[in-house]
Amino acid sequence: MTKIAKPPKRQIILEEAAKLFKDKGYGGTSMRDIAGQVGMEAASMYNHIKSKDEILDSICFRISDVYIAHLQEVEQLPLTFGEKVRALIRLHIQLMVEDGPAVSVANHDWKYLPNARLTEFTTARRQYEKGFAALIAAGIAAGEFQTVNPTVALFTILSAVRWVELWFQPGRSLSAQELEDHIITMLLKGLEQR
Amino acid sequence: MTKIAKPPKRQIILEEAAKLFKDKGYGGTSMRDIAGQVGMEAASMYNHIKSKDEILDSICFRISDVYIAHLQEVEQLPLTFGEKVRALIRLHIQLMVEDGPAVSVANHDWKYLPNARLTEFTTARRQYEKGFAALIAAGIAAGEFQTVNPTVALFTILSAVRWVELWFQPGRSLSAQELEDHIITMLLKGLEQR
DNA sequence: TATTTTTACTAACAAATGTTAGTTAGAGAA
DNA sequence: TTCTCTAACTAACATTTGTTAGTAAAAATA
Repeated sequence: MTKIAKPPKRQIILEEAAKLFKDKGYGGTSMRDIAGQVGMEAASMYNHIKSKDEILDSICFRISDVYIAHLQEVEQLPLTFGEKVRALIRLHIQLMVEDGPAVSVANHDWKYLPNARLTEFTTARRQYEKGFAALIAAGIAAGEFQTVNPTVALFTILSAVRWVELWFQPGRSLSAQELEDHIITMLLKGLEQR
Repeated sequence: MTKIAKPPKRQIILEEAAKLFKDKGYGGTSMRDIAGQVGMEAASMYNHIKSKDEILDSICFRISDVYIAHLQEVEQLPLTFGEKVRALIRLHIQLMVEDGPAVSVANHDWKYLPNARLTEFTTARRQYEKGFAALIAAGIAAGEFQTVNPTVALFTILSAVRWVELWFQPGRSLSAQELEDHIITMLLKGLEQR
């Protein structure tokens, strides 16, 4: 008999918590809410997690680790800067589509991390932003991009992909692939006719 | 003696509440937090407001009313579609810069509105989005814009301006005017060299 | 002036919060 | 079997929550 290892309880708790945090916010979600979704009493969850804070911590840093890894990978590929930026945009959208609730939590609820970890998180994020902005600046220097303010370009891009979570429902008129293509067109070619 | 009418207490409460909601979220902000910022006991605020819900309601609908009014105004101006879209983007950024905390609350905490008002709010927002998307679609039909998916274009734009709150600090290297110009360039011309 | 209204206060409320203590049923190892 | 560990439970805890009642000072109105 082949065993299908079902995910350990801890992971189920983290997943359900992410969904609830996304919908109701960290402060708006109680341990009893999460427990109800998992099918367990609130107190029982403490056999699997240390605290509510730790749930948030786990979700946020798992996502931020993925982002950092993505960036480092893309930086080392032999691509033009345009291609590198495209690759990063695609990774953002893919992660959002595959791991929506967790990404959403990492984007919105990170600020409720306890103090020490909060600075660690913002440091990681700034590092990511710095690396991404450097790619844009290099692309400008290489003549691939227009001479825009790299910071503005960076945040326009990050913002545009970040909000996919709000209005993308899988299986609706647009596929994830088409969504990617359209967003990339919009960001790299612009709205106006050339 | 000239009297400088200082704002009534209700308005002060709404402003301080908006700042706190922005920083700590609706659920994360207690009535006592707000009262502390205003310089008053929590119970005393009930002479000026009806409930915590009503504070959120006031903030959210004041902002959504402004957006709707903006749109209707721009729709009736004799401008090209490109100019209309530019005008709306500018209005978004200006409102964000002038009324940051309230805009932020209307963007993030609207989901905590009590049920009846929540549907009213989302209806208003959908109406705004529909009108904005129609301008984009008309611009495409008129040959002013590239043939992009209007919905994707709309949300890319809304997202890009929405996140100004996160990283724009007045008096930093970029002025509000420059910020506007750069974002509009990015969205209408695109990042890549033509 | 006298009277009414506004606005602040303290005290208290019931409900909800995150979390701990103590217990018990079941699974795996000895 | 016997022992140990895991993971669930119920009960309870100290706080914190939004809000109301009752009251007193101050301001506005007559």
